[in-house]
Amino acid sequence: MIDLLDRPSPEVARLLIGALLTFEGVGGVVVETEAYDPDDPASHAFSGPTPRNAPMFGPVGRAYVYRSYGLHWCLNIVCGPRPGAAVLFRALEPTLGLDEMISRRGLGDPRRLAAGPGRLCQALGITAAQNNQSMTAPPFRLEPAAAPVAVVQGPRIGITKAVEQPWRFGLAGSPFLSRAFSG
DNA sequence: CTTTTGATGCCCT
DNA sequence: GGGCATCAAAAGA
Repeated sequence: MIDLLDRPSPEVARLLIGALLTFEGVGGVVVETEAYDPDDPASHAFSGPTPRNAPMFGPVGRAYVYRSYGLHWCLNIVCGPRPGAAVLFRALEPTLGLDEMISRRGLGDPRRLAAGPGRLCQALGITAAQNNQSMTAPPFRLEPAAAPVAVVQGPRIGITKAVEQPWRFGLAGSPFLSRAFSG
């Protein structure tokens, strides 16, 4: 697993599509990710280490959890091979712990349970308490896709810099994406 | 259906 | 003080 993560973030982001991600037994199949790179103006790591982004400069496989817009949590996994790279988990296809996710999110539509980074964290119960924790050991579970999957690619969402980098990846045709891919 | 708006915390310059 | 790697609800068409 670690060797799979110890690569440039766009490569890791692509490889994580179709993987299984759970926290305390709740989660599902990764259907949407985004890559962030140290040389990437859209990345929190672009201006070097700070108290907030410190996990991004630590060991590969740790979680980087940050608060978004004052309300939501967003979950990244730190990857390599250079410090300051990470992949943002943007959407899951819910498969394990459905009841838990439904009660946390307050709705039943499985397509909206974990479609979006903030929703995903709410469904799994991810908060700042998980920041800098290892995602390759319990209570996390992260297993690569058993078989190759069809991956689509496009521009990242919600950013204003480096918009042209096509570093958003998705499971082709998945109904559980936060937004459809154009191409 | 699409677009707009308000909620809201905190990091960083 | 500016600016967000967002989301749900409201308003428009």
